[in-house]
Amino acid sequence: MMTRMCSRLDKLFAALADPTRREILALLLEADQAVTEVAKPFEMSLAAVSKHLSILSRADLIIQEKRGRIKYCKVNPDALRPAIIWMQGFGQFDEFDLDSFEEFLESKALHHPPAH
Amino acid sequence: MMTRMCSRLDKLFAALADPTRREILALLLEADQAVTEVAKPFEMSLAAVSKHLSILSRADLIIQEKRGRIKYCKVNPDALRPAIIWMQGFGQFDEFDLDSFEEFLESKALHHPPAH
DNA sequence: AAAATACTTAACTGAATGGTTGATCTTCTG
DNA sequence: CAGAAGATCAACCATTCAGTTAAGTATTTT
Repeated sequence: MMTRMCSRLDKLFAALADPTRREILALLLEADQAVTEVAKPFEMSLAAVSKHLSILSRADLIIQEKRGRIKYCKVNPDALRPAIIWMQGFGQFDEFDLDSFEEFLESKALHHPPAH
Repeated sequence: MMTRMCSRLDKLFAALADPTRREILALLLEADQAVTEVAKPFEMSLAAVSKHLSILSRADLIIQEKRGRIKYCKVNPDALRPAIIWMQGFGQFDEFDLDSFEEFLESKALHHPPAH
């Protein structure tokens, strides 16, 4: 009955826990892709991949943008931040260079501008 | 029938995806603790917490050592390394200071020596 | 308008998860 | 030795999850 609460970190780590989804992320890091395109290299159905994508999307790991009938997917470079912050707490090490991380984020933000 | 294959990263991220388990890790970062002790602050049964602990253990996030009838649990400081490495790949940023991380690992290794 | 393309939704299946209670095993203590 | 304490195991239950196929919704093309 009682529908389960699910925090941001829950969704983030859960999304990362599936090998297919990590592979999808790796693909999307190479280049933005449409759903069908993402699905190509996988042996499962398009519907299955579409579900994985919406899980990644709800975890904020990717951003999907629909243009016409095509839905483009791209990595959200900000996505890992909450995980990294949590992991810093884990280690009590604050050696993660946030400045360089910021730089990376900016470079990512300008990368692969959505194709028109 | 076909039991699911499950990689190291799968287990690691899956273990981190549960809020109870993250809380347990936070507790264990403060100090090593016996199973019953870990279970105290939680509203669930001891058996449930025991299961969480064995999931953390199989994910290599904690190390359990039995002395007599008491099983002590402590954080495995090395645990997050595979995740960090994967995340570096994600970001293509290599700003994570591995040297400092090593230092941390060493300091952790000497911390909270198991009580005799 | 009809057909093809891109994708999602719905309904279903089998397996995994997170929790329960009660029994069991081992070890310590009176 | 008897019993209490520490922890796990076994069986069970409800929910979630990853996948399937089939149908449905937009949008584009011809």
